[in-house]
Amino acid sequence: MGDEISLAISTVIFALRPDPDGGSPTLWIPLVRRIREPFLGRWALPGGPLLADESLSGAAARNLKTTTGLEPRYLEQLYAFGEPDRSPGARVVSIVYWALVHAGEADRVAEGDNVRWFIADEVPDLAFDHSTIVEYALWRLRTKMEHSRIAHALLGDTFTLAQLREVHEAVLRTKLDPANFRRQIEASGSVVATDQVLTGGRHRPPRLYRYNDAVSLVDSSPLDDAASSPSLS
Amino acid sequence: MGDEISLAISTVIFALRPDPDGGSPTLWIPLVRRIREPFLGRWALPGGPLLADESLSGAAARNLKTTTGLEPRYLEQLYAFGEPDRSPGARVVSIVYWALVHAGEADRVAEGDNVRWFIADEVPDLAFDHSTIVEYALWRLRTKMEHSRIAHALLGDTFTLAQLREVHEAVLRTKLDPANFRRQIEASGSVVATDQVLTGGRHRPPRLYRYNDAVSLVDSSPLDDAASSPSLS
DNA sequence: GCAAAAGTGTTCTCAGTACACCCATGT
DNA sequence: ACATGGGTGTACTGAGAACACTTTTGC
Repeated sequence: MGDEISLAISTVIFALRPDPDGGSPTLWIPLVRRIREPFLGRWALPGGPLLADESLSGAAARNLKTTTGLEPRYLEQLYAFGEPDRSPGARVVSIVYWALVHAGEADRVAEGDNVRWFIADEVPDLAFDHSTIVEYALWRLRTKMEHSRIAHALLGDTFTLAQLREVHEAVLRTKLDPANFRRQIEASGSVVATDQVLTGGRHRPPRLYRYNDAVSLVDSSPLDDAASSPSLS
Repeated sequence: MGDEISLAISTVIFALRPDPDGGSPTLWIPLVRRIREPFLGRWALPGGPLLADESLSGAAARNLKTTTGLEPRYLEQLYAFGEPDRSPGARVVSIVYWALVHAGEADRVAEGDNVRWFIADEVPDLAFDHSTIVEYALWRLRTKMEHSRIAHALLGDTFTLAQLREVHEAVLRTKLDPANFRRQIEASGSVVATDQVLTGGRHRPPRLYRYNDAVSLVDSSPLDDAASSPSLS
């Protein structure tokens, strides 16, 4: 059989969590510590092998669950990385997925010595080429956010338009005009108003909204099933 | 080691060739005939194994060259396909690339019993899940053509704006307003006028244009090197 | 009442579209 | 001359950006 080429599945997971400096919410990703060589002790993307009877996205979801406990709301293939020298002493091709989890789900991660959240734009030097992969995943997330409705995957079931706007602002790192943002979202039909409002702030209570399931989260492609929610249990 | 999962690299190649019904140019793709089981005799995408010391895109380029003789001007990763049942009796994960070749290059394919060009929208039932893959590649090409400059990769070194417009029309299957198309292309700065014109038509001779190398073909991503021309010998 | 954020209205600009019209060549 | 596509001018439309303004709550 000659040289062995092995296959691995990894995932970049994004969640929106409060900024430590008390600012607006920020993008975070969970990383796991390597517990064997190479790169023993370095932080890396969660991942693992592909089993014989599971699909690629199935392997991504299973590895995510076992390493971090997360079951993402959105899961999509990112890219296959396979440079010959990306793993010292072995030839590994990694098929990388990226995922979005909402704030409530993110808190289920049991942080410890070997699992920790990092601010997405401030990850340390990672094992293998994982720093490059995170950078690329960030680029894809930001690009896709600009002309898609995936922002909802980072929120809970109901939310105010200000919260939805904060998601966009955190991901795109810009300020958005509240008035124009409202009109664009309403025109897209991707949300529906509930009859509830959110009280408690010291100002006029904003209306709560809900996803409109009739509108798909992404610009549909022929591979829709691979790009949709893997488990909505 | 348990069940063996093998890895293959395949490529969907697009070229613009004259329509057999004498109409405007059309999108074609070359396919190769399977010479072993499974799917013996069926048409399939050109592809092959990944060797130990080559990159993924390198493997795609090499397989392309040996099976069809083509050296594409544009080569980009499409998607990794890995459903457990996509290859009967084996577990194969295929990392699929897509490529664009210009008309002159396309003629270098030695057609025969085992290699033939097909109109991209009229391929027969292919081996494995390759029909799905072709459909997805077509979707990606059309989507990318809408907000990118990759059309140039399907043409020769110099071309008229009408020829460039025909590329867009063939790919997107629409008619475009010549006046507006001209202005958009000129505004994008992706082409530069030469001092030559193309005589021979029974009308005013159109000016010839050339690519503007200063403008990248695609919306640049952090993985630019993987998305750019693999060999421009 | 006042601060603060929710929510509405209005104007401006720019890209895309439609289409009328002139230009230069072969026959 | 005239047919044919090359090439220019111009008006219309819709989406987004900027920003003034009104509304409704907590304090």
